[in-house]
Amino acid sequence: MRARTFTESGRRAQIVRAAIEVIAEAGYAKASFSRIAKQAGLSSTGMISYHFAGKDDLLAACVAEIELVTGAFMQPRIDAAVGHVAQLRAYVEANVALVGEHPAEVQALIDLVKNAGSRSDAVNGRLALFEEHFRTGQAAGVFGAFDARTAALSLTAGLDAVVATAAAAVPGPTELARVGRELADLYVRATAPESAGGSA
Amino acid sequence: MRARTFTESGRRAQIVRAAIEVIAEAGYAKASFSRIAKQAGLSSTGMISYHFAGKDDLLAACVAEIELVTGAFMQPRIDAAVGHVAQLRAYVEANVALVGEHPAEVQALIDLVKNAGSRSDAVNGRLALFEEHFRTGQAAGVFGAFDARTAALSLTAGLDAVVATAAAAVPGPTELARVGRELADLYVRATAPESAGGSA
Amino acid sequence: MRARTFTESGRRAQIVRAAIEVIAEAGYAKASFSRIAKQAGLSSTGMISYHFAGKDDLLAACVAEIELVTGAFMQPRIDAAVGHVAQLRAYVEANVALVGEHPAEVQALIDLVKNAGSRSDAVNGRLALFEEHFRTGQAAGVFGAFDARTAALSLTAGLDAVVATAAAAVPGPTELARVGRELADLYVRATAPESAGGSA
Amino acid sequence: MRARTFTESGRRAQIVRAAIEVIAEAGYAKASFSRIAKQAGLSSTGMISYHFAGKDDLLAACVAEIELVTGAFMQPRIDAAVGHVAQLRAYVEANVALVGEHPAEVQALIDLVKNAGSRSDAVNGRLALFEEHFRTGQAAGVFGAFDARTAALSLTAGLDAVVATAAAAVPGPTELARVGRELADLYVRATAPESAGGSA
DNA sequence: AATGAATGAGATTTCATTCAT
DNA sequence: CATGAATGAAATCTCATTCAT
Repeated sequence: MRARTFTESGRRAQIVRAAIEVIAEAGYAKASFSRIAKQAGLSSTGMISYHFAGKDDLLAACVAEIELVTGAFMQPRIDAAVGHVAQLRAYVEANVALVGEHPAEVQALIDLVKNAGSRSDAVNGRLALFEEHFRTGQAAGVFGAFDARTAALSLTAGLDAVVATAAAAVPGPTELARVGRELADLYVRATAPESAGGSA
Repeated sequence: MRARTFTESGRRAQIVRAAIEVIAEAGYAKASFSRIAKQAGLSSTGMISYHFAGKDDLLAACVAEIELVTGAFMQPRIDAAVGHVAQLRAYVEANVALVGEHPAEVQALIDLVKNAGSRSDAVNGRLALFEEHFRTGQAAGVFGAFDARTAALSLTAGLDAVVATAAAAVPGPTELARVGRELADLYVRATAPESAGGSA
Repeated sequence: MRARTFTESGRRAQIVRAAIEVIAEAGYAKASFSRIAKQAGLSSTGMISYHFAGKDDLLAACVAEIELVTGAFMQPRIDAAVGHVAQLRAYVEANVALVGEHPAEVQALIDLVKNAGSRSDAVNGRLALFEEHFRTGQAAGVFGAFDARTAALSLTAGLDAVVATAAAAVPGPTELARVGRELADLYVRATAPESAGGSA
Repeated sequence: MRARTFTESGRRAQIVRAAIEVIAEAGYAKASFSRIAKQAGLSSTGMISYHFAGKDDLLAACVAEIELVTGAFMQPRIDAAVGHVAQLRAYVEANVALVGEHPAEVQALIDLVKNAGSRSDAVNGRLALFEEHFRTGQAAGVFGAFDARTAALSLTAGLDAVVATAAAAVPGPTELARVGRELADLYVRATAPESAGGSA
């Protein structure tokens, strides 16, 4: 009769947190129920099966939880930017900066995304977001005439790679900011319209 | 009379081929000795252990075999290009075009690289190659002043993503060529020097 | 309400018992998880891995269990004897008599000890015990001037051999007692001081 | 048409030698055909199966070979002794001294004997030899009235243990001789007839 | 809600042996 | 004689999941 809270009883949240930690530390492949149960301080894996329909369910919950955390960090920064180009830059820089705040979540998410492949809503969602962003920017004339889908695919994957490398050995905030700026510059150049007096 | 090449001895090559097919179809995680043996028409997994020192050995042989095949396709195209920019374009276009010729090898290699992570020589080799290419191009004045390492990391990962997506559902040769050109354009723009009459 | 003892939890004890039986019947080399699981009436070997960290863990538990059982039989008999010589005799006779009570445990223990070699605490413990017993007895003048270490090594091994042979085809209690007495006599003579009016 | 030599073609001898080395170094349990073939410089285990009917056959050949070598060392020393007591002493001392000459053979033989158990002719042969020696000595009045079988069993096993320990870490010849003398003393005392002015 | 025991499948690896060449 | 490939069984161990309590 009682309403379920979001993570349903605290145990769910505890397990999700443990799973994220294990994935971040040991990688997706080693993230067995045994390891997660141990990390969560549970004496049996049965508890996990009790709370989650299966492994996919648990992993989906992990993705959702991570997106909640990372969204809270990134969204304000993106929203603060005005214009398509500035938003692209803000997204990239925020994502790189995120590594300094939540390295475990970032590393886990990227590992999850890598192994979930194209089945994941998270992947496809972000991909569609970028594609749409590029298209509307092109319509507004602030982006060049490139293929929006190919660019979205390539640039999000490149972003992930840079972020994953940074998360594996977190550099100081200054270096992190520099890398974010560099990458954003790269992407802004890649997507810029042909400059009026541009090189032939 | 002819000397034995690396993966020869018949069975070894057959097993490597089977492993590549399995990885391409079912993914790295599902590529167990059982599956590979079945794909190769072997009656037991013992045969695989007989020919390879262990799973790592087999996977290394797969990478070597794939690099042989892909190198034979890509290298001439890259060598034919003159100048740093043209070679970057040639590399990207050749890599995308490769999907039409060897989709299974491409898909398998990307999966292998993803799961081998930064331990792989193949990954690090290509990364170093790109980084060096960018640096010498910058010295020659044909690339901009971006961070070579970040760019190499991001662009190779982006290339992999585009290629993997194409390999998952191989499009026709025309479409493939178009995607290759688009991606190469993107990368050429991203790495171009500030144009004389550049954007404000 | 009662605290758990070492091998308790029901299944653990059952598996240990089954392992002891298998080792006694088929020998250490044939004591695979499969055989033990079958003997214990388990449907899979996974259950054994669930209860024990590995084969070494299971075997250690077997040794501990056997030492518990045999200690309960032998210790009172040894403690009842007064003096170094009488205690040596008591140890030997009790060990041989033990065969009549717990043939499987005795046979299993000896096989375990043989294959564990000098790594086993059980072996080294008994060896040190004998050696120390000989030394203090020599200081008290009730044993001769022999090398305590060599004697301990030789006599414990000899005892094991007699016990193992007896356990392989358990004789009646009378015969068993006779063998025990014979062996104790042998050892008492071997360790006796040079008799005053001894033979030349 | 040509008569077979003892070891039939040299290969047999080579394999037997390799097997003895492996058993001495790695132990009976680890002495697989693979390891033996590698030790012998053979490229395949098939060769072993070709020359020997099975594993038992190979092991039996090892025992025979070792007994040949050790017999050549021990037999003259035993034969040189006169009388039952002196021969017992000579056997023990020769066996311990043998460790200094052929440590690998000694260690391998003991491991073989341990694992062959009571099926082995070598074991039973030596046991019968000792038993018979004790009986005839008792008839001659130079040994006491102990149970010949129990004594034979115990003393041969004790001898093996001392020898095995010495073989595991071969001491210098002086120490080896001392241990041999000590052990022989122990056995001579154990088997001596009740002295005229016997124990108090 | 929670526990811990149980299951059955599947993983890699090693083994002794056989067979065609 | 010799090789190297092939086999099938068996080994230990881990996995996700289910179930009775």
